[in-house]
Amino acid sequence: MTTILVVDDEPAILRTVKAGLVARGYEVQTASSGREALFLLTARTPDAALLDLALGDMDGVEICRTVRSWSDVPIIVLSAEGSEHRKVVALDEGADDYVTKPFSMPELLARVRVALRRRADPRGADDPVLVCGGLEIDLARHVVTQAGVAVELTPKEFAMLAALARHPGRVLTHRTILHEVWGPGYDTETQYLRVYASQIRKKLGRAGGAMLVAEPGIGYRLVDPADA
Amino acid sequence: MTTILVVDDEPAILRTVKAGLVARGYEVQTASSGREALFLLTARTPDAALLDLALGDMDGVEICRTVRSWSDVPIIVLSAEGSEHRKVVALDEGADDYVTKPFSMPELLARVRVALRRRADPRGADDPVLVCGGLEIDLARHVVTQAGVAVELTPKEFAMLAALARHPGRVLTHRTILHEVWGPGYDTETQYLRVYASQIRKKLGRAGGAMLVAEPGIGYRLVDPADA
DNA sequence: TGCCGTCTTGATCGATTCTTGATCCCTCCT
DNA sequence: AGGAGGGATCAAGAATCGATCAAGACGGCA
Repeated sequence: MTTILVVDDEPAILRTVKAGLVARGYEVQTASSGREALFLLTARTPDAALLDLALGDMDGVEICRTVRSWSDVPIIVLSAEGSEHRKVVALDEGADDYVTKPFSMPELLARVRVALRRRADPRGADDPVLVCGGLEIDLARHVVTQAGVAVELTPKEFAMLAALARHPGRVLTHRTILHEVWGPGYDTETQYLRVYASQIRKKLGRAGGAMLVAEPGIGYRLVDPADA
Repeated sequence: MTTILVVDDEPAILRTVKAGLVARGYEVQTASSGREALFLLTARTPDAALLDLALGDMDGVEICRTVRSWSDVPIIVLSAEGSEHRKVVALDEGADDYVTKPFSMPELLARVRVALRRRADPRGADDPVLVCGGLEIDLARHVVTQAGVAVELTPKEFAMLAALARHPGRVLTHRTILHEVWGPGYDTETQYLRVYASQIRKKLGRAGGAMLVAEPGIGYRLVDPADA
C-alpha cells in the first residue's frame, strides 16, 4: 500500500486533496501543523508528502530542511504564494516539486506519480542507519548507539553528529555544518561548533570522542578508527 | 562539468535559456528538432534535458517515451500549452517536471538543480582532485597526499599550494597568489610568499620541494617533474 | 506560573598559525 | 671583484583558533 502524507492547515484543502488521492487508491495520512507533520514523517514513514508552505507553527521550508537531514522522501510543496523567491528557496532546501494553488487535481496526481516513480526504481532502499566506528546513527528515530548502548544527545548535538556521519572521514567546513544544522544566517557562528563538538565528545566518552577531530581553519570531520 | 541539453524550435527561447544556464556555469548543448535531440541524448549523454513539447518533426511526448526506454536522464518539459491533459500525459510518459511558458529563469534554474540533485549522490562520489607529479590535492577535503601519504599543511600553506596546482606548470605572479590566498590589500607582501614557499618545500621533502620553483622578479610555479 | 532541559553567549586557557625582522645566499651587472 | 636586487631560511612575538567551563536566555511542559 502506498501512503501519502498531506499537510495543510486549511481543512477544506485537506479534504479535497485527500479525496482525490483516496479515489486513486492511495492510503492518506493528514496533518495540519508542522509538528504533527514531522511526527508522522518519522513515525509512519509515508511514501511521499504534500506540504503546504504556510502552516501555523513552522515554515514549510524549515520542514523541508529538517526532513532532508534524515530522509529522501519525495516532497511536493503546495502553496498559494506564487512568489518566485519562495519557490527557489523551497526547491533548494529539498522540495522535489512546487505546485501553486489553485491547482488541478489530475496534474497534482500526475506529479505525485512522478515523485513515486523515482522512489520506486532506485538502487536498493537505503538503510537509514549510518555506521562509523562503533557508532550507529539512526536518522529517522534520532537515536545514537555506541557499542550497543544508547547515547543521549540533544537535537542540535544529534544534527551535528549526523551531518558529519553522512560523509565519514571527510572534512566538512564550518560553513557547511552551520548551514546544515542551524540553517542559513549562522555561517559565522563557529563558536557554536566548538561548544557542541566539546559536548558531543564528552558524551561519546574517551574512545568515541577521539573520532570527532577538528581541522584547524577548515572545519571538522568524523573519522572511523578502523581506517586511516 | 555538468551538461544540459536544451531543445526548442524557437531560436529566441533557445538563446535565452542557454544564456541563463551558461551564466550558472553549466555546459549547454542545443537542439531545435526531435531528431537532433535524440542524437545528442545518445551521443553526448547530457546530465539533464530541457525539452519543448512543440517541435517540428516529433512530438515531445514521443521523445520522452523513446528516451525513457533506455535512459533515466532527468527531463524537464517546457511548454506554452497549459493544457492539463498534455501535462498529465507528458509526466506519465517519463518527464520529471513540466514548466509552463512564460517561465521565470530563477525558477527554472531551481528546478534544474532539483533534477540534477537526484542524480548526484551515489556513494563513491570522488571529489575533484588536482594532480601534479606525485602530489594529489583534494580541494573538498582539504587534504594533500604525496605518493599516497598525507602531508600536514596549515590553511595558508594549503591555499597557496592549491592556487599553484590549479595551473600546473604555469607561472603565477606574486600579486596573483597574494590576492588569491590573502585577499585584496596584500599585493606587495612578497615576503609572505617566500616564507610559505619555504615551509611548503620543507613539508614536501626533497623531491616534492623541488617542484615549487621561483621565477625571479615574476612569481612562482609548480612544475610536474614528468614534463619539461 | 515555575521547573527543567536546551541553546546561546562570554571568559579563559593552551596550542597553533601568522606576521615580521634579521641574516645569509645566489645571480646578474658594471 | 664588488655591489644591488631578489630569494631562502630561521626564529620570536603577535594574532588567531580551538577546547572547555559556566552563567544567563529561551522555550516547552506540568
